[in-house]
Amino acid sequence: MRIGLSEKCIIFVNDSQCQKQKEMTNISIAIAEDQPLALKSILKKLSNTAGLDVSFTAANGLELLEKFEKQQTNIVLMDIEMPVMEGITATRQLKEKYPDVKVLMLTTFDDDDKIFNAILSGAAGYLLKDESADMIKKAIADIYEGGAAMSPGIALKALNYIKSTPQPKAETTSPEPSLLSARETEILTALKEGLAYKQIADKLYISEGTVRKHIENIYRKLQVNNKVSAVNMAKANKWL
Amino acid sequence: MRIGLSEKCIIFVNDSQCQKQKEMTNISIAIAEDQPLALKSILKKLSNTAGLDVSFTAANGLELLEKFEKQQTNIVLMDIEMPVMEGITATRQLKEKYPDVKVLMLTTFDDDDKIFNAILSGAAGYLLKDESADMIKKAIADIYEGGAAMSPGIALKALNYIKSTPQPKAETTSPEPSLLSARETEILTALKEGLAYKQIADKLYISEGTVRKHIENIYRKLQVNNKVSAVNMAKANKWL
DNA sequence: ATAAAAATACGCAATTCATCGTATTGTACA
DNA sequence: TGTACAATACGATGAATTGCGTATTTTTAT
Repeated sequence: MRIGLSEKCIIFVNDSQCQKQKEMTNISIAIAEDQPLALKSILKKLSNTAGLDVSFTAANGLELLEKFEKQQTNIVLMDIEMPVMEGITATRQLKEKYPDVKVLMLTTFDDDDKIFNAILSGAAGYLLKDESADMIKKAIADIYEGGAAMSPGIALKALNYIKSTPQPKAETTSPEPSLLSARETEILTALKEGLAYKQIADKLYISEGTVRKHIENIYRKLQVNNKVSAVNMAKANKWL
Repeated sequence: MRIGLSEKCIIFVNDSQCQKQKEMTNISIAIAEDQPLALKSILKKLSNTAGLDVSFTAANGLELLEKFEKQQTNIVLMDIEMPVMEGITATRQLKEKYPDVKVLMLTTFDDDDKIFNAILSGAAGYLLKDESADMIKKAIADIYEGGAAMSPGIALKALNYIKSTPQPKAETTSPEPSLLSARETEILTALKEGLAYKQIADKLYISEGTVRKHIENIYRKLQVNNKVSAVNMAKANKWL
């Protein structure tokens, strides 16, 4: 695959196609990665790429902070799992002192907690290490230009997080009459109590089948597929 | 599930490199776009691409919904700004009826409200129309495989949104040291998210059987017998 | 060093849940 | 006066959950 955004081509093309942009300075990169093999793999992916300069590497977060003092770079590729000082702490401290540096987290894990801590620490991107060389280069280009980059699976988690977050809609003029019908809200209220279908049926004097159908409709409307998620969604939207 | 890189190549390569995967079914695509020129541009970007089939196009959201009834597709590329029915409403209705369809918003605007409304409506991606053909194709492949895709600028907004969201970081050490062990609390936290046993097992790198046993122990300690009640009990006791 | 607790793991049986149908009745709205 | 929607109800089926038993390894505390 070839990534072909013309204005970015100096980053990806190492030959003749972009002569007129020769004067652009390279993007400088620092890498923090404790595992020699993984480091080698990253370096290989970035090698032979015009427009990118790997300034130095470090084997842990502390070492990176020290070296960065002496030689600052545009971008830092940061592993999360490192001895002495792991990547999230290092990122937080780095961004505190150098707010403009862009940090791209590069890790083998897509654990939710790590992702969100990385985001909170100020990382501009979060990629899985097994991304292709082109994807990593594009991510570097994107965050250098002020954007952000995420692996598809990470992006999905981010979207789901936003969806599940109670919206701080200050100007929410619409009371949003809760897609749900009155009966469905009753059912959901019962679900919230931890009741089973049969118990809800007895409580509302309807059949279990009807309870089931109502819950199907609730799931469809709320885009969920289990009780706990339905209750969460309803609570997030203040429908309960 | 993880789809190997090799299987993706048919999406990006339009010639000879992937003969052995000819039998893979194509990804079917529907496009909703009212401006003829923009539609033409998108079609051009997707043309000559093995693995992708544009099943039909529609000039507004309503038309898309109607056509989709007759011919369902894997992916829908959706413009936001359309007459009769705009893309976000159409997406919400489409996802309500067909929860599995993946919608990729493709628009010229990166207005915050539109982005977040698009996310809330269930879109799996949000790209600016001026993205390269390769980027669009990659986004289609990514969301087809269950991930999400965002233009770098959109991704940045998403990250900033998450950062600006009040984190439920309660480091107030519980005065009541919770009958539950640390591991059990982890399990319960996962339960709270609405995850199934299998998902929790994957997340914590343990077997489903172990998850089951932990949950049994939690139920016993909290004197409950289902997920919703367990979550309620834990919340009531401020253990989560 | 040893006992207790926690974490790991599996099997089996019964129950519950989730998803797909289909169908009838009443009500509201245009 | 239809048409849409809400509410009711049931069947089938496969997936997921729950309850109970057993058992090994690891960690923690005495």
